[in-house]
Amino acid sequence: MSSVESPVAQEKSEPIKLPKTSESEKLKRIRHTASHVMAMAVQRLFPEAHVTIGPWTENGFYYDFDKPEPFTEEDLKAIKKEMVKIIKQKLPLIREEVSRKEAKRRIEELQEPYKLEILDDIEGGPISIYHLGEQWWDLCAGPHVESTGELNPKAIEVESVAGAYWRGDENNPQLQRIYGTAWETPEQLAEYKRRKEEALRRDHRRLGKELGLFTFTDPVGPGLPLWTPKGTTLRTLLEDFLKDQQLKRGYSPVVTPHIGRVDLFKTSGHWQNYREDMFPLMAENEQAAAEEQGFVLKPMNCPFHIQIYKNELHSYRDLPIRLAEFGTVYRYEQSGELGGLTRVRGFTVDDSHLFVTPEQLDDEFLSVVDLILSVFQSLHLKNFKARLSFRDPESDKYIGSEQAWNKSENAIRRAVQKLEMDYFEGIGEAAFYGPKLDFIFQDVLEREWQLGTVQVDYNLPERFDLTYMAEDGTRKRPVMIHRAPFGSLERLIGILIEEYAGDFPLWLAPEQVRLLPVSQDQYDFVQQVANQMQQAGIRAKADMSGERLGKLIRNAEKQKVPVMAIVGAKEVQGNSLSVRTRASGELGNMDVGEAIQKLESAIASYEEF
RNA sequence: GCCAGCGUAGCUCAGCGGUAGAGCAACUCACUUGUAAUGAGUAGGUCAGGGGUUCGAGUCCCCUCGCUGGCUCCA
Repeated sequence: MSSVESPVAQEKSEPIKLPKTSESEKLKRIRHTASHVMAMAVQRLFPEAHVTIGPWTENGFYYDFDKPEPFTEEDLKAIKKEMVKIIKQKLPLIREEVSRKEAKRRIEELQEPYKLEILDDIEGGPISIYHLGEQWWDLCAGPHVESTGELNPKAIEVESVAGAYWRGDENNPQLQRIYGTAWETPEQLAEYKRRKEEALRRDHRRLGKELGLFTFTDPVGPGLPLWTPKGTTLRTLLEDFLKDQQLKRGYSPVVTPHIGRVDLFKTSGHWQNYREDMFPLMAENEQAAAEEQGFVLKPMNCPFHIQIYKNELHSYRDLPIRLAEFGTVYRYEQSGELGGLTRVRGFTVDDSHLFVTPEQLDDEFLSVVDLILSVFQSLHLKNFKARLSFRDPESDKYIGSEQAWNKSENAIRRAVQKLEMDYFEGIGEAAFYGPKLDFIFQDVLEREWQLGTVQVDYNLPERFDLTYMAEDGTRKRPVMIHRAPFGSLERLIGILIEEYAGDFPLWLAPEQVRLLPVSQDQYDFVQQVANQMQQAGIRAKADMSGERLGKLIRNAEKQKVPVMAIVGAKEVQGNSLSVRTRASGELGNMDVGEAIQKLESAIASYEEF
């Protein structure tokens, strides 16, 4: 075993704190300056490269360039070298304020079209520019460090290149973005790199493979996960868990097909507003294709649940009606967006649609949020943010009236204020039919993913002409709440794998107990105990691979089985087990009956053994 | 979809113009084992797919598919 893996070596060093840029004025200056030093280096090496923008990020910085030839790995190394030169020259950063006219004149002199655009966007004056020595300057609000010499070349890294559209608009030219990172000390940089590697170790794609939970194959297609027996066990457990919660809260289960007529989605507005995210139309013949008739794979479950609602007349006494389904949907995500389980083309939503009277809306909304939060708590998910996803008033991609949208958005606001939740607003993040309250999680690469969601919808009830009989004998319009605590099983499992680093809590572990015989003499006994445990509903397996005990333990540990029960001659003699857990090692001997009882109660109460 | 990188045995990877390799896993045999790897042997690959350059192509070029990072877009 190498010393790197030795836990002793790791414990020795004090954990180094890594501040986020937003929390450190000093890092803001360092990273902002580093990005400008990089831009200067790039223009020294590649005079044809145009500069654009170069902000800091939470862990580093980037700068976007317009350059005809792509940057290569060698280019990045050369850029880093050039940056070191600039740092060693200890160039002063001098702020200069000039008039808009003067700024324009100077930018035109340099022939930097993007800078000119930026200048046009800056409101008011005067315009600040920063000089790095006498050779190079950039339009910039600052702040910066005083001299490039304040940067530590050993605490800076030029990391990667990527394409990025000018101003984030895919209709604009694509620029080349160089990502880098910069820290106060080389130790911080080393720690940052160590953490990145550590994070990769819990990547759900890697662990999913190692633990045999799911797979993707070429013949099946991209973004279409195949669930193995172990992964399916995990899925089923999560489904059962939520079904149980929903049963207790008055939900009614439904099942709907994976495809439906395209007309259904024309009525809902999906075909008009969501078509590019849908798999193509299945037309039965050429005429049908010409008339745009046929079937589509469903990208959402709502229109189906609406049909079930419409199947009978409803009295106000029936409401709220809560139709729930683990509904598998298919969305034609752009190829470049697919990745692991967090973004796939076929996935199962723990979907429910609540049909409520306007008076019931607030209470129902709150009880949905309560369900979601309690689910997260049970799964020990703490690292999430709540986002109010509202429409972008500038955009025309939404259906329904201004009034309906305002009502929905206000309902969501009232709810989060009543719950005193921390939240932020995401403008332009709404669904096309209504605003949402979303719960956002991060993966190991710190990318953000939406899991749970609640949406208030006045639009689809209108489109499908949904009604109920009110107390006064008139037909009234219900309000719909779309909600999914998990979001999707696929994404949830992806995030869970990473949160737990593969160490699922006992109740969720696909394999809960592995029985390890010291020699073949104990095979009958371990098999019998395994059967006994299975009878008690415990997912137990006897390992009769014939390897030595050390190897059996190692294999069980690698598979992250929470409980190991070792059986030698002594144990057979005394009808006992030598229990060892993944978490705390050897627990000593225990009677078989006692062990089963303890396991059962730990599993039932979502606790560890 | 766009930009860039990468596809070699089930997994992790070496080989980078001259007869396809290693470790782990699998299988067989021996050992009958007490808390993170027993030993020996066997089998396993149209080097993602297709086309081209070459006397000769995992190796160089082109196309397609897939994966990864980023952009855009979303559970």
